[in-house]
Amino acid sequence: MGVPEPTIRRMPTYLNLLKELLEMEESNVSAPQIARRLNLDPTQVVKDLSYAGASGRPRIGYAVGDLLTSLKNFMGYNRQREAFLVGAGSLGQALIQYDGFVEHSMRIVAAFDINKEKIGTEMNGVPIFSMDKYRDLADRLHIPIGIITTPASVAQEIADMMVCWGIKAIWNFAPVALRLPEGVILQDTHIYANLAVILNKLMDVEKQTTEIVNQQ
Amino acid sequence: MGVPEPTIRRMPTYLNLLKELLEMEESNVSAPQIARRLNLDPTQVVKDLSYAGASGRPRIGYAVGDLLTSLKNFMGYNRQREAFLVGAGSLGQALIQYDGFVEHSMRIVAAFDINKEKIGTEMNGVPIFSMDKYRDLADRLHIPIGIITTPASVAQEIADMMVCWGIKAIWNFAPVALRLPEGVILQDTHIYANLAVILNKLMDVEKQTTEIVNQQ
DNA sequence: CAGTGTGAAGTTGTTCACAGCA
DNA sequence: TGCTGTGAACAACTTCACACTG
Repeated sequence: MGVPEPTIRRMPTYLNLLKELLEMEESNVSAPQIARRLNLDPTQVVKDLSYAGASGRPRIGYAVGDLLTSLKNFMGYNRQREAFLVGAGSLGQALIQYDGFVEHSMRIVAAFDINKEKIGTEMNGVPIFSMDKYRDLADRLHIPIGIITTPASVAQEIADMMVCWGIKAIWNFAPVALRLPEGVILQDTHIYANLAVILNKLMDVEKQTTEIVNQQ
Repeated sequence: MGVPEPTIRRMPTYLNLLKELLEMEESNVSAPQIARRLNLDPTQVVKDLSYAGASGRPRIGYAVGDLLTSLKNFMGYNRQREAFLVGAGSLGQALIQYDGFVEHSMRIVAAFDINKEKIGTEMNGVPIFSMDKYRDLADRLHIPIGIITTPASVAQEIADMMVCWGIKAIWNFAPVALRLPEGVILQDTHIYANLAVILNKLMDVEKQTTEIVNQQ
């Protein structure tokens, strides 16, 4: 018990690959094959799959179909979760357009914004409401996931509201550290963190090349 | 030497907080204060700041202005990097609109797409070109960063092109594992990975609550 | 053999403990 | 006493080594 978070993070990439293999009507796949395709360590793959309760046959590998259902099952993809999104700016709209969420077991059922021009419209089948409607819908629908794509300045306020109306998990894209009561799940997706890693690696290689130049 | 990647990932949040403190004209800040604001461990903060070459005074903390310049310096924020973006769909547009990148030392100078309606237009000051223009501009501008926000099906092809025309680092948002020659920096931002963590945690709490119910 | 499966070793990052300081 | 700064203990994750299987 106690699956490592990195294992969980790799699951969607396994699922994507397996769907592809299923379409190509491959019947079996081995961990080393998966590893090569995804740039992972082969035993890492074996461990991940066994966490998910999959089992394969030596010399042959895993049956693609069985493996796919094992992983879907493990990830709870048989039951779809619903989400509210607050902040229908450019990032919010991008997420609303993302059809892949449905395949990955989440559906955005409503969006909220303060922009009067957007309120009352629909995007990709998702209605956009004014913030006042939030309470109303929250009371009725018991949506478990709240997605925050507002400016940083109002993110905490929105998070407090979400908590107040019973959200179980918050997926936060605003670049702030939200303060939440214990028990509420928080997942931050801070785009700048990824950018920072790139910039840092770029600096590293530049430093190395200048060192080589200096040595000569 | 050898700064942990998680430290690098936390840097932008420190920078954001410090900018805020500077605006509020706070002169000093201590690691425990920062830790409380950002939900981090205090000694973690001390270690991170010392990696960045900052130094503070016992009982008082760090001078906000000095700390900010130390971190900016450490992250190479004195020199801005330029980027190409390929795939001006909804996510691509969202990134083009993100003004925060400039503050975090990256500027998108051009976007590319195959949609004829978008080609020739501008978004947020960023011109959108047809793919044929890529080589032309790449040859002239020596842009170090390539951002991929295309559908998964064409991401590898675009990545190959980018490598061919001399990109140093690729920031990939498409849900595929790109295959790149050694030496090219790759940073994946896979949104589904974050979603997977949320769904998994949601399942956990649900399992726990049903267990409690069953015990009664 | 070329795979699965698993315990042990190694690596990386976090948290603790405490010395030094004002 | 409340902070910085750092070495040591700890925890988490990955990689290695190897027994096992068809």
